[in-house]
Amino acid sequence: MSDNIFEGLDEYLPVDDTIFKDKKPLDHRFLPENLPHRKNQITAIARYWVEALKGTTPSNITIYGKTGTGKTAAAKFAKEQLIDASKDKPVFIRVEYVRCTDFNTEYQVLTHLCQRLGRDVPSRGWTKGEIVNAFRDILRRNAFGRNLILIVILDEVDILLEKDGDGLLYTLTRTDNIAILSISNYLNFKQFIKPRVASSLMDKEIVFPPYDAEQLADILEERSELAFFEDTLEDSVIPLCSAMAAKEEGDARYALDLLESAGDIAIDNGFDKVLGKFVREAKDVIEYNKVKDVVITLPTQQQRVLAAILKLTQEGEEITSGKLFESYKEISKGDAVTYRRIFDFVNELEMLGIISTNTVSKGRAKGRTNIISLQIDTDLLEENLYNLL
DNA sequence: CCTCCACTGGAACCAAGGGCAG
DNA sequence: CTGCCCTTGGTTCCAGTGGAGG
Repeated sequence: MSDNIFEGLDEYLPVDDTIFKDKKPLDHRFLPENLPHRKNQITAIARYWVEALKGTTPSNITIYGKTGTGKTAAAKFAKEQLIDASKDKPVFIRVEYVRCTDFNTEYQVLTHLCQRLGRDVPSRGWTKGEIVNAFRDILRRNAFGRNLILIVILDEVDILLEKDGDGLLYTLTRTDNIAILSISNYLNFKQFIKPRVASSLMDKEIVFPPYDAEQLADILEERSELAFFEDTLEDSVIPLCSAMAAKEEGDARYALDLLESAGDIAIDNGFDKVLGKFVREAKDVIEYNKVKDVVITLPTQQQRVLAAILKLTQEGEEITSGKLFESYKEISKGDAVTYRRIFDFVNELEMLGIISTNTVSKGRAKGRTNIISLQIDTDLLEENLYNLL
C-alpha cells in the first residue's frame, strides 16, 4: 500500500481566508516597493553612497529615529538599490546588514562578516586580534578580484556600544574600503564612543522623524491593498489605526500590528469585514501579548524578582529595594543571587517598562533607597508567574 | 556641612564552549 | 590526547558616590 499519511487531510487545513489576501505585507520586516514619506531620507543616503559607484569609499552615516520610523526599511531599500545600480559598473560593492541584537560584540560581528565574505572562522576560540587580522586580510587581498567596497549596516548599534564599547567602530574605521551605516534608536548613543573613534568616524547624520497620523494612514493604505481583499475594511479602520499609532510616537510597526490583529479578531468573531471596534480590541490584545511575551521570556531570577514585586504590591506595601530583596530571597528558597545583582535586574525591568523606580533619599538615618512600583496589570502578571508564588 | 546607607561602576571570578601547539 | 589560551555570559566582591535629614 502506498497511501501517504498526509493524503485526505485537507479538512485540517485552515479554512480559506475571506479577509486576508496575504499577511506578509503587514509584517514590519516586509520591504515594499516604495516607502511613503521617506523620500528625503533615502535620497540622503543615496547621495553619500553614490560615491561607491565611482569606486571611492563613501562617508560613514548615522541614522537616528524612534522605533517604527522606517530606519531599517530605508537602509535595506537603499541597499537593494545600490546593488542594483552597481551591476553594470566596474566596481564591486558588498552591503552587509548586521543586527546588533543578534551579534552584540565586536568579536561576533567580525566573525559574522568574515563568514559572509566567504572566510570560515570559528565563532569562539580565536583572539580578537586574530579575527581582526583575518577580516582585514579579506579586504586587503581584494579577494573578489576587483576593488571591493564594503558597506556595513549596523542596526541597533546602541546595543553593541553599550555592551561591548566602541572597539568594533574603531576597527572598522581603521580598515580601508569600509563605510559604516549605523542605525540607532537614541540620539545620545554617541556617549559610548570615545573621542579617538569619534574623530575618525566623521559620520553624516540623518534623522527619521516620527510619522504623523496622515502619513501612517498612507502607509496602511498601501499595505492593506496588498494584504486585504477588497471592501473588507470598514472606512474607519485605517484612520483609527493611524491615530492610535500616532499617539504611540508615530510607530508604523504598531500601526501595522493593530491592523493585522483587528483582522484576526474579525475572523475569530466570524465576520468577513473588519470593523472599527475591532481595532480598539486589537489594542488590548497587543498590549497583553507584548507584556506576556516579555514576562515569560525573562530569565528565572528576574521572574522571581518580578514575582516578589507582585507579592509586595498585592500586600499593599511600599516597595523599597531592601524589602524587595528579602521577599525575593524567600521566593528563591536558597537559590538566590546577591543584593548587587538585584539592582541590575530592577534596572532591566524598568527598561522594559514593567516597573518604575523613584530614588529618594531619606537622610542620615535611612540613606537612599528606590521606591519601586508596578506599571502593568497585576492579574496579567499573576497569570504568568503563578508557578513561582 | 556631615553622615549614613542604598546605590553604582569596575574588577575579578567561574563555568562552558572552542582552537591550537606540542 | 593534553595543557593552555581564547570569548562569553553570568555572577560576586569591593570600593566609591550621592543627597537630604540632621
